[in-house]
Order: sequence, then structure tokens, then C-alpha cells
Amino acid sequence: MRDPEATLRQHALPVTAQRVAVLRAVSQHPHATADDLAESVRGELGTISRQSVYNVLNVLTDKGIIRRIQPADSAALYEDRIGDNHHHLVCRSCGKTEDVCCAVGDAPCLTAHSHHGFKIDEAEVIYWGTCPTCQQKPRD
Amino acid sequence: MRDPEATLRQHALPVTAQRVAVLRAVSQHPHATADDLAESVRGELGTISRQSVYNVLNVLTDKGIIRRIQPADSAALYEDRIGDNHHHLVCRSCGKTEDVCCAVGDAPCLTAHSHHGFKIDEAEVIYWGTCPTCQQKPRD
DNA sequence: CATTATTTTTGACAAAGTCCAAATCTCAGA
DNA sequence: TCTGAGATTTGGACTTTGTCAAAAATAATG
Repeated sequence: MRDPEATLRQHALPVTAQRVAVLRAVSQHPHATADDLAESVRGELGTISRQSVYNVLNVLTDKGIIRRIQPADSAALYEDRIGDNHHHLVCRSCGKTEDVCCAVGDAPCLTAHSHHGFKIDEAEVIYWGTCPTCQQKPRD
Repeated sequence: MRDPEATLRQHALPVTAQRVAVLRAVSQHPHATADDLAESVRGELGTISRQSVYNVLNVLTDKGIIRRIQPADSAALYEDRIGDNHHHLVCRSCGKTEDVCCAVGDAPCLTAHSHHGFKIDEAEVIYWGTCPTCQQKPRD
């Protein structure tokens, strides 16, 4: 994220310290939870309410400035990288999350064959596995 | 599910009224939440504790007898149909969930190109869209 | 600067699950 | 069929993640 303030203005959002800080935090910590981000912002701003973190994240998500992903058994994660239709790879053991470019070309899984009369607008893909670190640990 | 009791025995699980009823409910109501299933079981058994529903669903899921899916902004859903690697199609508006066979052959999205050193074991795909019924309703 | 609408904050609340200890039940074996 | 050990069910407290609402503070316009 080059300039959080400019980004906010481009979307007609009043610029506040909280928004700038949260947006910067999302940019610096991809795949962080709301709580992680709150912690991060507190290190920078000194203080921010839990509710404000949620407010900001919701507004930014609604405006399409950031993206929310919600893997099973995890709080929502946020990321900066949008518009490129990438997917995610999550470690079942530690939750570590990585970006994955759509494997076969641009949007293969996305071929929205109309099914059951639904109008499909997105195909979300999550690859589940075990990260290198966890592969070395003894499984319980 | 042909015979819930036999299924439980095959997996070395003691047969209890609660397990049989929950398993049957999952079979009869694909994509139901734990709460939905509790209601359904109460209609059949008269009573079951909330905790037991969770206990049973967890055991059955661990044994691979049923499958749990967790779309964003929804409680976990359970289904009977396992082992065929199908995906899901969820209505953003009403949450209606349908099964979708893997679009391109057997397991295209599943091609687990190893990424970032992860050992990938599953590719979960959720198609998001609007169901026929909700397409007709005026959007708010 | 003053005004007005928007944000932030605080605290209560809600949904979905889990943890724990006590009571109950299942099932293998006598 | 009866018994007992071990597994399951239950009830209640608790946790996590997030939302609601009203009051206080702040940003942006003129």
C-alpha cells in the first residue's frame, strides 16, 4: 500500500488516524486477524478500540480496498492484495497462510458453469495442507 | 445412509440413541447446522443436549463418516456425502447450499502443485452466487 | 472557525463452540 | 442375565469472534 491516506480519499472516506493505521497494518501483515491488527496498531498509535478495528476493517472491505478471507476454524483474515483473484494455502496444523496464484492460467476454477440456476460471482479456493515447519514436527 | 447403526459399529463406535438419531438427521438434511440437526433430532428422540449434538458431530467428522463445511458467515454445515470430492455452491443472500460436482473432470483444482513447500491434501472450493429464488427478490 | 455528518469509544449483547465434572449408558465378559 | 469398566451424555460455565447502540470526539465543508 503506497499511500493509505490517498487511498482513503480516493474512496471518499474521511481520513482518520485509526483508518490510516489499520490500513497500513493490513498492508504490512498480510493474513492477519482483527486481533493481530489491533495489536499492531496499538504499537503504532498507542491505542485503538476493538470496535474501531472492526469498523475500519468492515468499511475497507465494503469499499473493496482490502479483502477478507475466512478459513474454517479461524478468525477472519485480511489482506491488501486484491483484484488478482489469487487463492490461499492454509496449514492445518499452525494456520500459516500463503497466497497461491490460480494454478491453471487465469481463472480456471472460476469457470462459472451455471449450476442449479445460481448466478455465480466468485469461486473461492482454499488449499489445505501442512507447512514445511509443521511437516518436521512430530504429529500428536 | 442405509443403516446408521451398522455404520457406527463398522467404525467401532458404541451405538447410542443420540448417535443414531444425529447420523440419520445429517443424512436426511444435507447442509444443516448443528442447531438444525438438534431440532430435527428432538422431533424424533424427544430430547438431546446441545453438547451431545456437538460431541456426536465431532466424532462422526473425525471418523470420516460425515463431512463438515464451514462457509464464511455461517455456522458449520454437515453432510453425509463423502469421498467423492464434490464442492459447494452457496447463495450469498439466503445461504442456500447445493452440491456441485467438480467441474472439469475429477479433480482439476485439486492438482496439488506443491507450493511454498506445503504438502497439500485438499482443495476446498466454494462457489458464491445468488440462488434462483433470491434473484427474483428485489435487492435491498 | 462553526456546523454537521461521520467516526470512535464504551459497554452490553449474541452466536457458535468448547471445557469440565457428575450422572448415565453401552457392551464385553463371567 | 448380570456386572463393571470405560465411554457417552448432560448441564452449566466459559471463550472467541463479532455486532448493536448511544454518547463523546473528530473530520471536512463553507
